Amino acid sequence: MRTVSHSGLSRSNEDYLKTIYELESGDQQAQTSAIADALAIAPASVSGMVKRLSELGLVEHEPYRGVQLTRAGRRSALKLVRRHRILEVYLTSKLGYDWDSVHDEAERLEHAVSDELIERMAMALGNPRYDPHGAPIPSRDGEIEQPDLVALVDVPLGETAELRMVNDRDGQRLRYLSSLGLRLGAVFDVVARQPFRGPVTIRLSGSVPREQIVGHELAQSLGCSIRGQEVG
Amino acid sequence: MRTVSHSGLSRSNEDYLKTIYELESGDQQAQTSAIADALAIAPASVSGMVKRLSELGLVEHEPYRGVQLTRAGRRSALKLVRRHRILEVYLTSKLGYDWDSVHDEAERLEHAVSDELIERMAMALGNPRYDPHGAPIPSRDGEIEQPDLVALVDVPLGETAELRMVNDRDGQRLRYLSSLGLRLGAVFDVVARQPFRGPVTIRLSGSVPREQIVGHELAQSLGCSIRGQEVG
DNA sequence: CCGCAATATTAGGTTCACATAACTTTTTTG
DNA sequence: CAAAAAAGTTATGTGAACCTAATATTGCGG
Repeated sequence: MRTVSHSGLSRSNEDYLKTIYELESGDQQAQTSAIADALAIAPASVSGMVKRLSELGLVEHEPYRGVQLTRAGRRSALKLVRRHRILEVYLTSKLGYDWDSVHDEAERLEHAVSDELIERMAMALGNPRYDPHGAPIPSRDGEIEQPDLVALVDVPLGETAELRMVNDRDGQRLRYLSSLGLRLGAVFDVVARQPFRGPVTIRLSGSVPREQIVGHELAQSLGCSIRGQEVG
Repeated sequence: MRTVSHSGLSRSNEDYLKTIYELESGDQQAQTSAIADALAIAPASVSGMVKRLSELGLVEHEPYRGVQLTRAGRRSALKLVRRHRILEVYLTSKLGYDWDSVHDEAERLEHAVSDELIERMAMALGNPRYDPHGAPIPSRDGEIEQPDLVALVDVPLGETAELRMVNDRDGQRLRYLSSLGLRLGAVFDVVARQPFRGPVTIRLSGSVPREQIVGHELAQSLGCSIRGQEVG
């Protein structure tokens, strides 16, 4: 008996599906080399695995073109995303993890937990809708909210905005954000924007408003809602 | 990067070590076929793996003789046992699992959780000393209490005893025990014992004392302390 | 104490998931 | 638009961990 989880897929299979899902959320198609980068493996290995996933009916692959999840593939990926995000919420709210350390733990556990455990955790948490980084949690039946957010880098000068979502991959980046006072729900005005991919200056509201400078790249990865505009 | 956990050992390695540890607790040496049975794999596969574990310095193997854990091997095994048992306590006390369903979940999670998570769970539980089946939990530094218990089948006629420990492997057996009212801490008198590996009859104390008949084999797997005698 | 049953090991084979090297296709660009 | 660069694929190989079949060792009963 080979090591397979709940879904009947190997850990590796699951990791590929989740990675492809996440890449599709950005571009239209997931590229071989992007998958390879994300999983830190050689592109040739991806070609091989993609062929297997394709034979399992989980992805569609037009050689030299790109990979797309099928309906079944997306379902599996979303199950894994649900596991990951529920775990993140559980570990932070019940076991004292910080938002910058929780990702790695969840990444390993997501392959080992049963559906039952995830649902028990979700229950104990009151069925949360967002993870500690603001990402929406897919429902049991594979629905996921498409957050309608604007990257900080695209918030117009002078607008007031709220930080709603950050990428959970990089713990150091998250620790840095905390040190700037940029937590989820932080409200701020955009007071300056340098051209040529320069930094954005914001003024955080609070009892003592303070200004912070955020580099372009970082500002690209911060999902914000603009005050006054309602968000779906 | 191959799939390895915290310890630097593969999941398979860990499973072997834990199995050998558990077999050694009974006999002196763990036999190849006993390991194979416990892990539901072919004896030939065990021979191969044992050689690898031996090269890693985790077991000592005299061909055709048997396997014994080295100090390092025992340390790894006890770490895994600690993980397993802390998980069992956590899942039962914090997430509503029953003692008959918790083993399988813990069995998968024990390979995925980090040391940190286990210690956080232990902390949240107040550093429990026993798992939900009464088995002692090894300490962080690999000490484990040797419970000084008597199998129900060996409790003398007329004695009053308390159920202190049951094997956690078989969920059905545990459900059956529950249905008899035999939970941990249950106190009873031995009122009859049939010879030739026959059943034991006990009278459970409680507001309404009731008699139960327990088969020989089952009675062998129940660890009891006899009332009046103190237990180490 | 010999031979057979039980137990264990070795030999050789499979699958999974990776790797490297060599080759092909696509895209970019001077 | 041709050549170089980038991206992707195929071929081939590795190691882990399993398998079956064949062989070796041990230990027990007659």
